[in-house]
Amino acid sequence: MDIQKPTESELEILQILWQNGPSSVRFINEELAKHRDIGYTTTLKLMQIMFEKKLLSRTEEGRYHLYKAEIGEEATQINLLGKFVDATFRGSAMKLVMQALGNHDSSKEELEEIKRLIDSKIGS
Amino acid sequence: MDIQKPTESELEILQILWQNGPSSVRFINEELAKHRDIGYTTTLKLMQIMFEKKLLSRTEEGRYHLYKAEIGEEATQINLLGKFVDATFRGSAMKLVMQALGNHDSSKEELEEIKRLIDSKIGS
DNA sequence: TTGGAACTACGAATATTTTCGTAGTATATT
DNA sequence: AATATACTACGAAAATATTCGTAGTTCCAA
Repeated sequence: MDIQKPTESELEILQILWQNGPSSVRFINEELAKHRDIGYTTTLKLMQIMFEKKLLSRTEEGRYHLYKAEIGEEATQINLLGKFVDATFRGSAMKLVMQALGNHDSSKEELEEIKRLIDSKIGS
Repeated sequence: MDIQKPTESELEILQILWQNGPSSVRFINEELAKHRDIGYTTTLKLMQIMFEKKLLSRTEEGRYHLYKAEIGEEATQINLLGKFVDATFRGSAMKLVMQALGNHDSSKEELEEIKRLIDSKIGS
């Protein structure tokens, strides 16, 4: 059983759940609708499929369901990052890091933080 | 006309072209077949579709075609990286970098190189 | 207690991506 | 020239992902 990769739509839903904790379909749909056109039943169907796939669990709360992410944010990020590095940077995490640092602005504080992480890895 | 995101299969083909320069369908197919089962006509069809989408160009070389990547490796990486950071790390390139550094082994030399890049960005 | 609002379930339509069978054409071999 | 070989073109099947209509249920308000 290998870890199953969420689709793009599924990842959007997971992000909202990670951010807000267990939520109703209604709430997720409203969040998604902020960024794009999407019908309630579309969101519902996506979440039902994710439930079948065990990406989500749910509990009955009165007359509706509360859905909860069953996979962790960090574990998912690590999983997706690995695949992305392989597919896009032929496995070179270095190259990816250089690109990311080169093309996104980061604050001085953030950069210092990365330096500290690197130093702790180098050990010297 | 926004930049069009290659599918996973398309990215595999682009990688081979970036690595080896203009190639025949036969060659690409052999490279793909090293990693997974794939028929010649499947590869051909993918490349024909990519040609239609202008991801590839081609020239007649005798009785076969030579295909060439029409989008650059680095431009594509930057494009995909941006989308990936948004979708997976909610736009936080920092978080991605930290994850990448934390979960992939990098040599001391590579880490030093990143430090130099950071220093050049900090400026001080 | 009737009607509307807010849900869920289900199934199907649509879109996208991946796969490959078949046929046609050109080249090389015997 | 006939046959085998190596391509390309085309169209359609299969697999996957996305979208939504419709119907049924429960709850709440008038």
